[in-house]
Amino acid sequence: MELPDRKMRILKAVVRNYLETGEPVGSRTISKMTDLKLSSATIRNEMADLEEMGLITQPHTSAGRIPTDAGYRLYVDDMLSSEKQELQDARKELLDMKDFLLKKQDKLETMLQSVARTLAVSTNYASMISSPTTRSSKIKFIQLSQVDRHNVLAVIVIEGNLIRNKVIPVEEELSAENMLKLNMLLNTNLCGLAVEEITLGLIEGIKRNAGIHTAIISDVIDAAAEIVRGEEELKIYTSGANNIFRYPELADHQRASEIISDFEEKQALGSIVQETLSSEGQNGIQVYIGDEMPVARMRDCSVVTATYELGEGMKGTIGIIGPKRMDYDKVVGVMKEIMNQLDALYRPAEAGTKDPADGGGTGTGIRAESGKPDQPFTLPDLRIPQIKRIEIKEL
Amino acid sequence: MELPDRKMRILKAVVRNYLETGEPVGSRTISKMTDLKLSSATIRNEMADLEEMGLITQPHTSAGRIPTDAGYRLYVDDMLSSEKQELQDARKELLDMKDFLLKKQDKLETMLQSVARTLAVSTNYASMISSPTTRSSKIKFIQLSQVDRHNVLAVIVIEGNLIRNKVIPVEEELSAENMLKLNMLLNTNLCGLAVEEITLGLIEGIKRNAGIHTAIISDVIDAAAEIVRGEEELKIYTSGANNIFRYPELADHQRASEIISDFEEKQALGSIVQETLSSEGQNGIQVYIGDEMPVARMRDCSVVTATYELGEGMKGTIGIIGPKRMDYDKVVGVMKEIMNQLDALYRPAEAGTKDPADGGGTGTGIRAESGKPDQPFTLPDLRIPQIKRIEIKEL
DNA sequence: CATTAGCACTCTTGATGAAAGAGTGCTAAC
DNA sequence: GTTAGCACTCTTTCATCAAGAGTGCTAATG
Repeated sequence: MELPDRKMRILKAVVRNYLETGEPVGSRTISKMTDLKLSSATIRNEMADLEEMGLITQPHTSAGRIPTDAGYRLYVDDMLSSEKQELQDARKELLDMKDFLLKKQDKLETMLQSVARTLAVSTNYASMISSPTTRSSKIKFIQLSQVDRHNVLAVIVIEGNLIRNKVIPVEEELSAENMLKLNMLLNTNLCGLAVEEITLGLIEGIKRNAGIHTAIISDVIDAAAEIVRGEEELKIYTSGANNIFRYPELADHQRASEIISDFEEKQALGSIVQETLSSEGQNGIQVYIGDEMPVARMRDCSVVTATYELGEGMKGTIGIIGPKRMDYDKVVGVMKEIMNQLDALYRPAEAGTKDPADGGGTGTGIRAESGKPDQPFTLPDLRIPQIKRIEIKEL
Repeated sequence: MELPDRKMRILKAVVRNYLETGEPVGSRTISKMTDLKLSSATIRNEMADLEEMGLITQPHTSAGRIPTDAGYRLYVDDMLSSEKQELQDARKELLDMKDFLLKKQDKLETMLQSVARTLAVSTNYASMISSPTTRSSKIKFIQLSQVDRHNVLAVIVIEGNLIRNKVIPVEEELSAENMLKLNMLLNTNLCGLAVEEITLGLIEGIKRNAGIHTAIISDVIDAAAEIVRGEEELKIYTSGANNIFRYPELADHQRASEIISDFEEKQALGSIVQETLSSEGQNGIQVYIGDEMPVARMRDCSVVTATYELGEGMKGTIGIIGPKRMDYDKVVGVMKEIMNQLDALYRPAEAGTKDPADGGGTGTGIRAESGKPDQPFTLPDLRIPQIKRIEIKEL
């Protein structure tokens, strides 16, 4: 949609003023705040045109105008296409949070929660962040071990030192010999593969390759494969849901209750995440306004989302949810800054520093080992061949 | 506080009526609803007495009366001390949820979330549940393994098949020999001990016992010990926060925002959990009314908490948060029923059933292996001595 | 002496209406 | 094309008023 310059400037003025005040904005206000020297009457004529075009509307006769979804959309598109000066300001504003954010969290979970909080605090909107996908991450290491007679522990380490584990119940104890074979079998066949490459067919192949073919071994292999494939669980962390009370248009019982509920259940947010991941936006940032929202119950809101990447294809989504009259400029600025920081945080900046790159809890570390490339599983590196050297009697 | 029977009945009538309606209740209403045949004038006199005692109060002259915190307290104490008929009803009401709840979740995390939701749905209040403590649980199994040159993976299995893990960064690769020694060292020294028994002194002792004493090994042992000791992280799951909008006295912006915020941050809830765990209440159930709340910002609420136990000393807390005019009878009933079900769920009812007693995510299964007692670590059972039998060349 | 009927009094709630204010659309003038 | 002026509309605010609910007190009653 192309708009004459003057109309565009008036539209922007209406939007910007409404973003600030939340009140319908009248012609007199616009006449005073813009630098084009026009009287309120002229503005009124232009506004009548804009209303006819469906860009602004008035809640009732003789109230000021407020932007429609289409009006917001035009405003946002214009903003996104011209990298603005204001963005710089927003970034500076966030700089203070840097220390807060930059503290390396030893758990991915904690880190994500911290990012969510930072977003919420620095924007005064509700925020969310999804855990990164691991579908395209490669498997580094698999280990099965007998915990007790009836349980086998399977641990799988993925690129980025994410850990997945599971206790697999078994009918009878596996012999140590079979256990070793299983370990080697799984490591040689699966290490170096991406999670998404583990198919049912592949698993069947491995089962056939297993020299001894008991039902138990089959079970264990299935379970192990399931950890890798099936565990692709989307976790979503949220913060600042209470910020919706700052915006009267969202704060009535009905709406507030629905939004809070969506935030608690997190399921609705999941569909926003999916939507975002599946479609790349401008500058990596996407804006859903009102009816464009994937979630019906949030039609009174806008969402700004972005896809972050922790290297090695671990992608996730961050999002800001607020009223339609959201400060889009600021939010987009903050968003970009956060993404920069996430990037810097992950990149092995100072190689050789020793920091706990662990993961308890969800079992997840956020730093890969610094710099040096993982080498996929090769026999000589694993401990099994070297076992020869051990004399058990010593113990 | 001892109260003449008639006054007590009037107090109860006031409380009960106010719980239902949320409106101040007048003398005429009481006169009609109680079975003691008294005119409103008499009730008025009695109510004036009750007010003087500080059990009820009136919002303004010429409004009805509402209970004070002390009034609620008397009511609740009376209810808790006499096991009531109504409780039975509440339990029956919950029976429908049974199917929903009884589905064995393969993850502790999912199960806890499900319990929280059940509580919230069946009571129409906000609910929370804390993850069980593992302080007194015993360690079953420890395993260190070299993931790649610069990372050692430590996995620890605790009673109930809870799994803790961490990737420990190391300066240089450990020899397979040292790795084996470390494994045996840790297993022989720590298996069978309760988490809370792992002291700093014990760790120092183990370090001294390690034949080879390099800095790396010391680091690894420290890290392993830290997983066990330090990871005692209280996780809290919540549900139904939006239920507060059902109760006008909590639903104004100020209060709602605070409560929602507390529910999201979960920190405040943590102090309620601590408070509950440290003091056993009547029937295992505790009620905090208004000012009795450990959390200042929730002074307008009441909380009913209970301590659940998943066997083997894994204790946690469930809680219902609602307005002071909460349906205490129902809540206490539901609470007891949930506790029964949790108990039944954990108890190995049908031994021999094969169900996934796993844990991904937080790495946590909720069923111990069925029936048969764990045997703490013994050398012959572990795979290490048996390795002799393997011919590596075969591979 | 406990209970009750009656009554004046207080306070909230809801409805009504008037006045003020903000903003528009339209017309006519520049 | 722009602007001043004006009538009109609609919301918001405030005061007033009547109705209703509930109380406390007093006096009457069994």
